[in-house]
Amino acid sequence: MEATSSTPKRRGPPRSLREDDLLDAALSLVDEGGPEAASVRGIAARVGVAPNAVYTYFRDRSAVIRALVDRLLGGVDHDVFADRSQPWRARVESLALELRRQLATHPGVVPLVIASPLDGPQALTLHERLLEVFADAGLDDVAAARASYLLVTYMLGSVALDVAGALKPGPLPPEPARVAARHSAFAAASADRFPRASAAAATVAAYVSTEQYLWGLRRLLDGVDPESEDAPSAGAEPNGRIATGHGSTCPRSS
Amino acid sequence: MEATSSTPKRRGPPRSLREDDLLDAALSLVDEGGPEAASVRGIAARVGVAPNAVYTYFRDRSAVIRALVDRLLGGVDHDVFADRSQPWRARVESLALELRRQLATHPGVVPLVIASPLDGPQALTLHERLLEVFADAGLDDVAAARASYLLVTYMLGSVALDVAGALKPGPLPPEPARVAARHSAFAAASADRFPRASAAAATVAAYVSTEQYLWGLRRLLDGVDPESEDAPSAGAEPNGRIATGHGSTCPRSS
DNA sequence: ACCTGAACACCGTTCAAGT
DNA sequence: ACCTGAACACCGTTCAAGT
Repeated sequence: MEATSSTPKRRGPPRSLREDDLLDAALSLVDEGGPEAASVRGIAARVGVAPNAVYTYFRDRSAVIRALVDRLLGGVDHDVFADRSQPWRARVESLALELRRQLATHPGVVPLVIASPLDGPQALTLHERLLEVFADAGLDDVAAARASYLLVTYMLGSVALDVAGALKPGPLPPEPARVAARHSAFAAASADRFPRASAAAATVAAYVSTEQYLWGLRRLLDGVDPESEDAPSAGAEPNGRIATGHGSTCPRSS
Repeated sequence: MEATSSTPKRRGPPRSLREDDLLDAALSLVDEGGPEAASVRGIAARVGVAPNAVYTYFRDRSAVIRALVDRLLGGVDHDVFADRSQPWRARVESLALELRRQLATHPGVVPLVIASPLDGPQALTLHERLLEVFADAGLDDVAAARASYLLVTYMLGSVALDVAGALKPGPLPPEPARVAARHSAFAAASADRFPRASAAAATVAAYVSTEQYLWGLRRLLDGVDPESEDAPSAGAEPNGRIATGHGSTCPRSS
């Protein structure tokens, strides 16, 4: 939770008041009307200036979108994620849940995030910390880079698919409702032509999707974890050491 | 490879000639100018009709996009993917590579795919077969549904992130060029503020991204594989047959 | 069924001008 | 530096009308 949603928690270069006003307007427009709604003219109107006044602060519309996306990424809570005294898996899960929570609060932004270069300061800060976590987990540079890329792919892909389809309206209905909607959409599509898909829709509907999200995350971390097995782990002091790449890799099944 | 790119390989209900003309026009516009370029007016102009003639075939622009996306999904080659005599991992990898190839051929469509409900006949056909593969691998219904969702998330998330950012132009540069571009974009961003991220950009640049894609896929399948260990498998006949597929599961690292 | 002209309420962006 | 009016070339969509 943040104090005010318009001031997420920044550490980067100071952004002009006016600039933040424009981004606030853009975000509220996206929240109300989806990704397309953040038009230059709409933003200007909401702030009370002429459309072309926006170009004093941003080169073009895409620059507005990029700034909006990066500012939103600044809203994820690093408390657990950045705490190097915590076990690395807990840190990763914390990031995953925090990022998902933040994006689910603004579903209209998700398509913008996934189409963005993710090279803003906030995105780089997240990436940096994620690499740190995997280094602390004992992965070498290459393994950490790959694991990090894999994780980002998973987190953003999940949220994007979650949000896809029923994206039109405003806030985003509660999770059970979303699951039910998704279920009926798939189940409706001829159970005899697609028997497995229909059945899968039914079974998936039985699981709230946050649980599915964590399940996938854990399967993925199992594949990346250098410790692998159930082994009580023992050592695993952060940063410094082991790194030998992940010895025995075999995972446990579902 | 398909004979003509405009007739991917359909089995669904017959689509009118005119309808396919419109989708051909939409696809070529997207290929040339990105996702936004498939405008109703642009499509109509390319086909040589008045803008509102499009509404004879599609309810609105989003229906055009959905049809375009689903038709494109029909272009993935099922030869290995659907061959139940093949080991299941090979079938999954075949799908993953085929889907990626198909989407990389039309990068502008990727954002449209990821924002789509994926409930068209071609999407459901893919989903259906994917569930079949996991059933053949010995997963029960719930596990197969989850694994399938996880896989779709990974495939689409990967391609989306791959394409994100440098999306503006036409075809999509060759892979080494893309990797290099991505590298310099990240490395440029202050190596002292983001040391790990910069270093990771350098290391990731050393790997072509198809390899990274397969690496992630295998880590993920490791997490899902019911066989897990080295155990030679034995029983576990699913649906039809053996299904024990591929036997030893332990991956090679990096 | 299929297409059209005309109109409506929108877009992003640029340019010359003002303070 | 910051904002404006006016204009340009676009959008999606609807309506009434034609064949």
